[in-house]
Amino acid sequence: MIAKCSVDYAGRLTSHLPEATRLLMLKSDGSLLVHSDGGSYKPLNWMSPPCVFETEEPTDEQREAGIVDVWKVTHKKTSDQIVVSIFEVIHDSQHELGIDPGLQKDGVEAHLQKLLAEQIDLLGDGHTLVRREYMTAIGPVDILAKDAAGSSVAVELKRRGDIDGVEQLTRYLELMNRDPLLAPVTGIFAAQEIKPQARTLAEDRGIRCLVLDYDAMRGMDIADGRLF
Amino acid sequence: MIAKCSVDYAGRLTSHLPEATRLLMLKSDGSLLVHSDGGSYKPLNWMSPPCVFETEEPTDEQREAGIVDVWKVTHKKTSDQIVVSIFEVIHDSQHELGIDPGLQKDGVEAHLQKLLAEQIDLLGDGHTLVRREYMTAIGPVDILAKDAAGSSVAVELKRRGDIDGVEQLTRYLELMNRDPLLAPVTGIFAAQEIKPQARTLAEDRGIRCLVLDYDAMRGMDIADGRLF
DNA sequence: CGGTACATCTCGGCA
DNA sequence: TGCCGAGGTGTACCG
Repeated sequence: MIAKCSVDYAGRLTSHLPEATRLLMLKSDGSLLVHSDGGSYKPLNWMSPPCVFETEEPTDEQREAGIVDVWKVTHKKTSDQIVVSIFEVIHDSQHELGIDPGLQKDGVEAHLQKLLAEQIDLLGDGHTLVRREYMTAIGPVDILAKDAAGSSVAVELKRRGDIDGVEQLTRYLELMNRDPLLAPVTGIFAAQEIKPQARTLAEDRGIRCLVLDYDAMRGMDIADGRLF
Repeated sequence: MIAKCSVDYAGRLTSHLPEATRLLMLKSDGSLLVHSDGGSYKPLNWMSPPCVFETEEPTDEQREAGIVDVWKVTHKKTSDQIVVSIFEVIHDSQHELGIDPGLQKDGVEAHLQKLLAEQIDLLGDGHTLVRREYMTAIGPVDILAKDAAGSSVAVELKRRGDIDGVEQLTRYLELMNRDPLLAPVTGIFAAQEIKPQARTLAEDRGIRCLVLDYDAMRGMDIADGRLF
């Protein structure tokens, strides 16, 4: 629906949208999206499922203000509520879409991790894989390996190497180096792209940075597949 | 537009949506959203502005497969691309919405910070406010205060206290304790809710944790307003 | 414009 | 179910 409306939300925060023309999308699960003609994919206001959709008759006061319809959408669990006051309906249509077959993805961190585990010598000559998703008390290290000398190497993998990833790896290293069976553990911060600030922080902490070429690694993977 | 379509995205990752009926929203800035009838506010696929929208004539091969139109949306900077192959148009309409007056919010971190600054004794008896958003070389500390003894206290404020917030405060404390005019600086990690892992990490580093009751603080604020 | 921190984040995975 | 990490995150703010 395209309609002139104002919107009030009360829940984790309260917000108000003054009267303007907007797109209202009501999905079959009762959820509601309020979009403006611009911005990105995030609606101005919304209610996520599971939620209940109700319409109300406008009060005399509301009718006097020009409101022809009131929508009330309430979340089933949190009881967050969104109220849409409709001043004028410009366009209205509804359609049966059916269930969606869903999205097929490729190229996420999981794939990068698999490729790096297969091509572990990218870490340096003589490196061997111990295991992927090596569990520690504070979470899994992406890859645990050993260098040519047999010392432990912890690898944190990101698509984009940011300062957060360095902090994460630092916490792992701190913990692992307290374990006499593992220590000394060195760190490698590997990503398709490493931000200068992240690189600086990492190197300052003695963590090696490694930039990965996803296309080349995938090419290697395909080539390997053909070799065997 | 409601249409039977398949969608291919190639950019930071590659993805494919098989043929199904979906809602296509094309905004005036050229951006595109592909929604299914369910899920939350996030589209199945999208292209954020700034981007260019083009239509293409289907090739003979595509026409044979039942494709009547091809949309190509390309990001102006990253050259990410989304291709929509349209098999059947079920509904099509367009509307001029005009610019949106925008959202008015209340109840976010900024408000919490204002309330805590006003009710600074929540940090403990005898605490006094130095200033909000105290600037350091690596960013602003949410609140800088002094305790009853006159020592500096840095407060990091979150709605939800997570491990990241503790890291953030730790970086600030490390820096500020190098400044002889400020040192010694102690830390308080304040949030409406503090995750157990974050609490453990904070207390391990000598950072005090403080759980805030937003409703009570707002109540105090209103009461104060009425008293004076 | 780049970097940082927040978000009614959403979403998926795994304990 | 809850917690935790990743995201094609988006968005505001500040340098």
